[in-house]
Amino acid sequence: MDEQDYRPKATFFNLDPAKQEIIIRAAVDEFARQGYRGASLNVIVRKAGIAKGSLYQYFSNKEALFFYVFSCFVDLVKKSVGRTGADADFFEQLRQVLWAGINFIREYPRYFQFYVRVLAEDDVPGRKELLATVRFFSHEYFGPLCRLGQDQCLIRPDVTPAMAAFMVDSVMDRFFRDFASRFFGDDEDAREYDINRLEPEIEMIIKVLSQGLAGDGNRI
Amino acid sequence: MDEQDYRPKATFFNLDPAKQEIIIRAAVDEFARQGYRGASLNVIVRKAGIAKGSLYQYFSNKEALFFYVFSCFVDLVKKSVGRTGADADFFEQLRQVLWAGINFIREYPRYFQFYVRVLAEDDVPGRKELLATVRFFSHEYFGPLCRLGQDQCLIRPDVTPAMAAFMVDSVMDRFFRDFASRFFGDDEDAREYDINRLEPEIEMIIKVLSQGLAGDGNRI
DNA sequence: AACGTATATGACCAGTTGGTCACATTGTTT
DNA sequence: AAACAATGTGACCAACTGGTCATATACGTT
Repeated sequence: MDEQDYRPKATFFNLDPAKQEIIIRAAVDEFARQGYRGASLNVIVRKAGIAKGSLYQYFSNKEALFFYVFSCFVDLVKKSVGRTGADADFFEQLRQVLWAGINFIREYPRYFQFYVRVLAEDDVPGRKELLATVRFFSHEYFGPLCRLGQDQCLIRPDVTPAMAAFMVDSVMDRFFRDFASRFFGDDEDAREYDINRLEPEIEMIIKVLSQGLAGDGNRI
Repeated sequence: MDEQDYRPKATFFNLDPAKQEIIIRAAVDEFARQGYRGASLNVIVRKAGIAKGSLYQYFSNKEALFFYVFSCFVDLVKKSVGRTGADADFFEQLRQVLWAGINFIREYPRYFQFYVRVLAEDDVPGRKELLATVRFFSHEYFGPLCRLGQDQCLIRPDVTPAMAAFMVDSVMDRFFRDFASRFFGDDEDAREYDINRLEPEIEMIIKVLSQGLAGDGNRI
């Protein structure tokens, strides 16, 4: 009885897909700008051009809308990162993931802002589950990846996979945030950032990471 | 006329210092948990055990209270990091800053949470100025520090100081966040984390960073 | 005791929030 | 055309927000 259903109602999926997207775009935009608590359903329905009552025909409450937006984000991430080849070596995979992240942010800046904003809040509903979902990256993806690096003798044995994953993850995380902040008004002094400067930066990051993680002569 | 005064009113400083601290503690706690927008003045006055009207005798509005809490945070940081010696070499200074951060979080976990939470919001008043204040670390502190590293030939010349600072800053930032999250309910699966495991972790971080940033034979 | 000033107080305000609901509109089947 | 279900709608609700203000209390000075 009181166990709620957090999926959208059937009414939502009966909608014209274009209208579905208008609503989700409005929601992700508002959640990205204001966070979960700060996001206003009144603003969302105004942005989407629908009545408040209609929104409640599609989602049973704010949480359900939020969870659906998050699931859309996860789908997009999976779609984006799934294209990276899994057969390359450790640092080549790292390069591909870095570029995949950059492309994701350029394609879906609001979704990335949504992700950053929402995971920074600690009173967001189901935060633990959301974090666990996201750490598919850090633990499920980078963990094995770093073990691969060790098998390939690109990471010296006294660096634990957890430590390697930590280093890679923290640098990537910050790199993405810095890059994303240029899409919004955050860093006005670096707005006219040249996209061409990205490649040497990425190469330098990989170089520093590889040399830091590698054993004696294994620099790349 | 309409330029406001964001300092506390004189009434606040006339208060018994113990009472001042009770109020600030309540405020930093609420801001840390809920963010700027989400923080409720009603909750703060209830936590502090004062009347709502009283709060407005001390601060002209929510912003003024927030700015004062932030200034308290900055003072504490300065006091904490000021104790690190500036005469040691690059990686020794790094080690000292890491420990200073850990000690700060152990001493003032709520202040650290406040800092993390508030800088993640992009609609916090005076965000640009706050960010600039905080980047005293990243730019004013780590920039020269990394140049020092290069002068000492601990960082090879093709790694720009900005890149070195970026690596150091991103790893430190993540390290602190991970550590801090154990003070709160975030990471229940790692709550009983052993403080003794910190030292090898820190040494490993420095080792990886130094080898990544160093030239050919300059490993430490 | 009487006065004057500084502080303490909570009822009160307009504005917003997430959420509801009686009703209007639409579309399909008879 | 009539009946029926599905969908759209915005006025409305209690609960909150940051902020105000008349008034009560405390306290030092005469």
